[in-house]
Amino acid sequence: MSEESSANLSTLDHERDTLAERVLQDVLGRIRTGELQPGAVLNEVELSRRHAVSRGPVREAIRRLEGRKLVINAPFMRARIVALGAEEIREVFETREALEGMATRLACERMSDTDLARLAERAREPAEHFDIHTEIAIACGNSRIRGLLCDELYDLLRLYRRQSGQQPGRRAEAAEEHWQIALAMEQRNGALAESLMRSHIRRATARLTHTN
Amino acid sequence: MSEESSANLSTLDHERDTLAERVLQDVLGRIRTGELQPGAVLNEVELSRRHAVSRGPVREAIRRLEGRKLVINAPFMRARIVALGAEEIREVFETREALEGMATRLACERMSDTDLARLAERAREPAEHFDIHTEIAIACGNSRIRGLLCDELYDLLRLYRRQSGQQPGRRAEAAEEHWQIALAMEQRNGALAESLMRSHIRRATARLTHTN
DNA sequence: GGAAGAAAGAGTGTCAACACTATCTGGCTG
DNA sequence: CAGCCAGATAGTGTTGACACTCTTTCTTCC
Repeated sequence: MSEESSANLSTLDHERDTLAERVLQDVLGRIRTGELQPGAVLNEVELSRRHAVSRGPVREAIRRLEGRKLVINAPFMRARIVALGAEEIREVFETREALEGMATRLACERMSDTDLARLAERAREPAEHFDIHTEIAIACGNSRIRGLLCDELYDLLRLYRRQSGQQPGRRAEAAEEHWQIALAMEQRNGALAESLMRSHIRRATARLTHTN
Repeated sequence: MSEESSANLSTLDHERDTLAERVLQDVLGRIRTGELQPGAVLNEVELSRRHAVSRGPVREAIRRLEGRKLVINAPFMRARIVALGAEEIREVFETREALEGMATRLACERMSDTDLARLAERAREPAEHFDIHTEIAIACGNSRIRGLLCDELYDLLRLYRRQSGQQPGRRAEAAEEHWQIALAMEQRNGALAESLMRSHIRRATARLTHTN
């Protein structure tokens, strides 16, 4: 009767061979590279020409992006990449604080000793593309939280990190905070790890709203 | 240039006069009344006949429901109302714990004295359709968290509350916990209120997984 | 010259038909 | 009789054309 968990909710399902999926991945990619900036218009006809495809699949792709809240679309208006105001960015950070805090606690309870040790090691000497936030989201053992963070919030944040680039001092400060979080996790102190992650994110928020 | 905040993310926008919207509201309503149970298939042709509409709008409505994670849909498979396994229900409750905890803290900081007093009063003598969780989600001042709770998680939970109905003793117990939460909020003790809300939800989770 | 209004242009919403895929049915084989 | 392989059927993916709405531009009037 009930078959094999079914729901994927996964982050990396590039393999649905449908035209709508191809268009979606293209637009997502162009959002991530910064080619499509906040407020950019998604013209259905232009997109369908670009992919040599009719407007049906294009519309489906846009609806899916709308579901991820990366695109905003009212009835006869043109669809646009979402453009967040200061208030809305604050909201994203508050949501992130709640979800990443929980993800940190869950990962702390569920990761294996060896995985935790490896995480701490990489947090101490961060490589080029190491991102502890993504690592924790993936390791938290909750596909819903992982999906919300990786498929909705992180893409949104990337849109704005580009333009309100990091202050020079903040980078080292953040690395230090990351290391403390990993340390608390390694010691299996979930409550502390969650608390550290939440204040870490709150500090980033303060930096962002301060500069404005 | 930048026009009036734009993004709504709102809970009650029934007023977009498009056919896809009408179909979406119908399916949503039938999910909420329980006419559509978990696992039920959404046949595009049947839905289009039902609304005297072509399949285009029906497909759009289904994509939007997919975005809310109320419907699951793989390429040539039929779309179905999502059917959560025990693991996935646990994930929903963990997500809810994170988001409602934060919502409680934010509402505690942002609600007016009079609104807090009224909330506490209604929590002490709960009326028929009073739901403190919804009230807090609406009052938290974060439209993203409110949307995640009201538009995604609560609909999902309603699907399952029906079949795994409440134990008799739990109802009074929950009311007591609700009242304590409202009390902490009235005293502007955000950390306590958040903590109480989180353990309140964790207790509900324990009840759910115990009975299974 | 500037503002209100009408007509043209661009863009989205909807439709019905066609193409492709999964599922069901029935017959065959072992 | 169970299992498997075709053909038939139901259902989804895609398309191009038409209908409706918003935007822009041009005209008109003050």
